[in-house]
Amino acid sequence: MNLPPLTQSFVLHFGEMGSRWGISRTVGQIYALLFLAENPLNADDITEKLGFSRSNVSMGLKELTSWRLVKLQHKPGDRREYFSTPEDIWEIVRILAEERRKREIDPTLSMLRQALVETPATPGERHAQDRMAEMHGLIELITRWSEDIQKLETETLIQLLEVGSKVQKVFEMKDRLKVVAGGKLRRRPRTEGQ
Amino acid sequence: MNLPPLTQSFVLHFGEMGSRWGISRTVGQIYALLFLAENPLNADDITEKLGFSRSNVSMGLKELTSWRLVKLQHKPGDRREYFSTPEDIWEIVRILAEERRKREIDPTLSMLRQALVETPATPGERHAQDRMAEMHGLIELITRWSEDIQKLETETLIQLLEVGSKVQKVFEMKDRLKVVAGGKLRRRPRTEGQ
DNA sequence: GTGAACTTTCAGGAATTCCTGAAAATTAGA
DNA sequence: TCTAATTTTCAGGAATTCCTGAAAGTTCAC
Repeated sequence: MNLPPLTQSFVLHFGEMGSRWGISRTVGQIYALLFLAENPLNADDITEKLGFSRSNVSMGLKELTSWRLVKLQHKPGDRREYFSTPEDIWEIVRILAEERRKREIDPTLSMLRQALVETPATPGERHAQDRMAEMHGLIELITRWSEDIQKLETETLIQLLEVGSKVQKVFEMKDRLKVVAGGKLRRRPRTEGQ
Repeated sequence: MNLPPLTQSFVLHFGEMGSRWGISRTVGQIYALLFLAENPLNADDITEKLGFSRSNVSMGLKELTSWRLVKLQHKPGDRREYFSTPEDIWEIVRILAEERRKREIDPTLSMLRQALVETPATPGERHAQDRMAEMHGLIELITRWSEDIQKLETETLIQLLEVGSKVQKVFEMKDRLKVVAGGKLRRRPRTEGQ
């Protein structure tokens, strides 16, 4: 491995993290390297810097591409393929959320839905089905929320996260408002506040 | 494997999911089984239902316990140990978030902080450090937010998720308010809205 | 259409992780 | 303290995943 020290510790760390998660250590390292790189890198650059085989790098890039975590580009007058990660780190979060939903959440939801339409044969199965219904509701709620807020502008999203649970106070207040300047808020049926 | 059909497909699914994530297939299955069970189960119950070795079950339960995902209890007049998952599914989400923070996020943040206090030797390292700073900021923001909202009552949390990005509208409105009934909102310096 | 530059595929060896059975350890009651 | 019930440990075989080198495939310039 042929890297400056700061880069190296980051790359090694994400290699380990990657393997705790679904991806292999080398794929994690490739991604980490690209994330830090000032300019797009080609497969040989990566091979040379990380010190594993060319074919492994090729497979790794293929996997990262399938996750849409790296994008491919070309330099004029150079036949080689160059890879980079999105500049905007929030874009990375969005992509990760989408891909994970597609690969893990959606299949889980459809398994649960399938189970929920079956007729339970015993009280035990009935209870199991109730638990699955709870889980289905929870996952749907979280995914809907996540899809919903992903549509916000990055700046708006950051603001929203920054206020965190305090936003709840504003929200509670909503129903107590008598006068609203601007009036952009659409009237909605009053929900039972906690 | 000796399970009613509904339970079985759930258990198998979570076995597979588990192995995509950091835990082994059998640990995933044990958890899934406990999640659906009407009553706490002992290790022999689990061995019999899932059909793998007693020692594997023991190790699996140990791992799940270390994640605080199952809890141990005793039945009067029975020496064996019984295991169950929390009734409240939101409690499970809270525990998972905490444990993952402890095991993955915190070490990552401290690696990043370490890197951020070093003096970069080259422009490349300088850029790498900037990227790490971005990542550090993002992770901190998300974890803070997550810790913050985890403190809410379950009911309140659900409400908040249900309104999703629409809460932003109320939030934007805040700065335009002239009259507030109740006046619970503390004045804060006006931030640049999106 | 040929050849050089570059990329991908894939069989199989290396490394890792998983799982088991046997044995050791723990626990509670007598 | 002894014994039987129960749980835990752990060495090593089984299964899986990872990684490599060699070969095949692709692409572009000429």
